[in-house]
Amino acid sequence: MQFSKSTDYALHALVHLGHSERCNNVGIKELSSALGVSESYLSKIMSKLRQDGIVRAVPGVNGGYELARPADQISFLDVIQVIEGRQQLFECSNSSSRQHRLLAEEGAAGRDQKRPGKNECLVEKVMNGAEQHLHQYLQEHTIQSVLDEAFKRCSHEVNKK
Amino acid sequence: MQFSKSTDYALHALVHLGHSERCNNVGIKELSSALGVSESYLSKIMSKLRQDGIVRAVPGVNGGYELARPADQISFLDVIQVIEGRQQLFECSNSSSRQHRLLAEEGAAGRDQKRPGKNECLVEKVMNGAEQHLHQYLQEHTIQSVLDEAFKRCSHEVNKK
DNA sequence: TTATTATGGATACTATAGGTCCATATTAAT
DNA sequence: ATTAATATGGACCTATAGTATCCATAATAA
Repeated sequence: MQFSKSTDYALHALVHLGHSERCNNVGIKELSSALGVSESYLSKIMSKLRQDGIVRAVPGVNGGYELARPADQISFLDVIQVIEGRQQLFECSNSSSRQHRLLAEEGAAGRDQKRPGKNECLVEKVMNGAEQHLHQYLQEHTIQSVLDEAFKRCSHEVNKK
Repeated sequence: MQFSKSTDYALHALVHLGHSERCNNVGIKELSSALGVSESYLSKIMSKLRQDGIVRAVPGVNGGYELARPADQISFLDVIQVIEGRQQLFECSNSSSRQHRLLAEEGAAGRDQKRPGKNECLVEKVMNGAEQHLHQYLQEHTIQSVLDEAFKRCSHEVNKK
């Protein structure tokens, strides 16, 4: 299991856009040369990001891309979910198997607090818990937080001299 | 990005083995019928688990599988790493791109505390942090913890009656 | 009007997941 | 020792997703 290269490209592209904020739009040429990816492939990815409202795009001369909202409102989770999709990280394949049903039977504890019909297998339960933790972390980290960190490094560098 | 079905099968199989602990070995027939997976495919998975020392296997009449160590010493992380591999969840694809090098330059702060040559891109850094969180969670949850939870549910059920 | 740029469709290649089948080796029971 | 049961590993197949390219089209600014 791995994140796709597209996610890598998307994240790096957004950091680049965030960095060039006050300038005009950034064209696919500049982006692709900065990231070292082909224009054709990267444009597919940018298109996805646009469809999901992460970036804006204008065609024509001097066109290009820009962030659709402030960089501190674009979380890693947002980006990942656009590129990788919003499916669960883990799903039990055969919910009708003996083993699954055994682990999914709602005990008394569950029946009191949770809505009926949930019927979550105990293996799923652990995995979904893991996913929630992951999501929380990824939501707390934004494009802006990368920019901040980069700036911090840079200014330390200057102080040394 | 999703966990593979094999991971699902492996986890459910191990829970089954943990549950049948005091009995003898559990054959692939019983396992596959309990999980609703073909014997041929499941045996591949069990073979992997054996190679990594998660289960023991004995061939021959009345042979089968059993846990190689106590269920509380088999974490979800152990199982997942056997099945999914131990590669990083995220890797920057072109470490030579302008964008990557910009985010990888080690500032003064980094140079003091960390070993040189690490040169971790700031995007990678966030993603690796996410992975570590995920791993920690998955390491804290074991096959035994699923068995415990199942037992809890069951005993509550009994009390009700 | 023209040059530039993004968009979307079609296509192709590759790797991996998911799955089957069979020959072989190992073991317990007879 | 023989036999039946069981796990193992190799070969093979298929479907799908990821990666990538190319081209025709639409939209925009100069």
